[in-house]
Amino acid sequence: MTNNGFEQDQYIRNRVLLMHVKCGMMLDARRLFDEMPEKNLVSWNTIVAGLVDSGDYVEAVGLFLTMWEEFSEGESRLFATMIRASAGLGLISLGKQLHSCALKMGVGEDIFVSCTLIDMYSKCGSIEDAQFVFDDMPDKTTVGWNSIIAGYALHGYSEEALSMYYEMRDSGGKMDHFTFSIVVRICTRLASLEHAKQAHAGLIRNGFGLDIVANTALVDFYSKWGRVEDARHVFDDMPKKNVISWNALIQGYGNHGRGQEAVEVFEQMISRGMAPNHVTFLAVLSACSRSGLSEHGWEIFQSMSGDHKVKPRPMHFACMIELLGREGLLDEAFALIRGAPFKPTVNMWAALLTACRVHENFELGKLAAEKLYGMEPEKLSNYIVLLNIYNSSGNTKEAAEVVHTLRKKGLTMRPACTWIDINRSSHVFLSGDKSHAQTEEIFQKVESLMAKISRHGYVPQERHLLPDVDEREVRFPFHHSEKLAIAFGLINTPEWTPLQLVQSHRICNDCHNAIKLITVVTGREIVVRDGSRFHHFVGGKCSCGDYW
DNA sequence: ATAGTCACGT
Repeated sequence: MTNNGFEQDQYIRNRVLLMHVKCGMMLDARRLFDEMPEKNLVSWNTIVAGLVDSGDYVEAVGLFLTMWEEFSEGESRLFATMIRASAGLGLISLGKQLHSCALKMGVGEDIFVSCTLIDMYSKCGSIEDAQFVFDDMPDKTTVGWNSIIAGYALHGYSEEALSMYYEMRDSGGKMDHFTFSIVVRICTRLASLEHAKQAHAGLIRNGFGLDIVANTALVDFYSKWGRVEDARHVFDDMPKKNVISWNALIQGYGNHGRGQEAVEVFEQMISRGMAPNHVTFLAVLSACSRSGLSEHGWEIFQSMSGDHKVKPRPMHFACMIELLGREGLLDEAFALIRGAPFKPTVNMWAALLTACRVHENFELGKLAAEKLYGMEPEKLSNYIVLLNIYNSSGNTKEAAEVVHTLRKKGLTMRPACTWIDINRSSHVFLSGDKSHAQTEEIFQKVESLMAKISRHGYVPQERHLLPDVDEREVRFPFHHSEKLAIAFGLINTPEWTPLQLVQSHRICNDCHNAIKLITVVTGREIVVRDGSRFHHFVGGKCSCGDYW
């Protein structure tokens, strides 16, 4: 057999291998690979990349090491693949070793290697190393920019990420559908309508208007901004939708207290043959719970494993506990916890705890709080909820003890802040914040608002004294960060503009009451979003139905 | 090579 003929055979064997990998038939692919009489670099690349794509990182690394012992040979693609595997495993040490290997082999500046390195470093927690690789790139490609921007966003540096995007644009970088998806997601976190609208326009202008991922990000953005109708428009215009797109829309309706529509979209999805996943059920069940559609909720919950082959997870149980809890069916909710086919999780106890707090069942609430506290003793949030329950029930002594342990463990409560985006720039307010340039005007506005809503029955709420809280704040909840942000927003926007706030903390009862009335006296729509839920205030009502 | 839904609190 001539050398040429052998190479041809090898070429064909590699193609067959690739075909199996592309079809996701990894077991067959592996068998073919193992039975190959000869393996060249392409064969190794193909099988290893297949393993990484299917999430089998450990196996991929094992195979790579076998190969490395034999040949000590590698080229850029293979390194890129292995760096991707380290990212998947979250192993920065492995990633660093591969990085230095790649440098030794002279492929350290390869564009594929650089981009996967940026991604790997940021996913493994080192944005500094990612930035370092990015800085060293001789030509900053679209993928390179995308990766570093996504990296900053991943680490919570949303503003920095956004300004890097503008840097990319200004330096003539060519933006693609990945860029716009990332930017829209950043805007979602920043609640920045103007930037998002620009990105939306850019997406269409640059010919990526049909991209399913970018459009799904837009659906999510508009619904999280309180513009569910706009979200619906984007969704309806999408030529193709997948399960994530449907989920985003259902979630959108649910978040704004429009459970009926959420259920309708869910049913539409089923009737169109789209298979729901566990996130779909999370969205539709919490929508039912928030809108008081308990019958629907139960039916859907019951249908999960049978009709839809989706096994209920702890979060689905937590949703159902919330659903029961809203109606004050605390014993039934507790029974659901005890009857769950797995060990009750933090979320489930937390849902029960919220129900107990709202319905003032402190006995069961204390049980739930202490369970939480016992399960994750290092987690700040559990101290906060325990603090809340003691505080609401007037147990100031126990509350003080919680604060004490919290201090002993070195866990600190960060001050609450609210964030509002006006005319493309964002403004942050702390409680009682007097650092803003318009402070005087803002405080005047708060005063006049409070006076106005008092005529509609608003009474400032006395709160139990917390060991850590400034006494002025307790007596005067007028200067909570959300009230300041709203006053600022009212001053600086035209009358018909809805306001969108993002908040670091759970909204307090007093602010919740006040904001409801503010929508009455001003005729504005106000959307407040905290880490996990929405309050869509309109006409004196809130989408949460006063339960949160 | 890089992107989108969830993850119950300050």
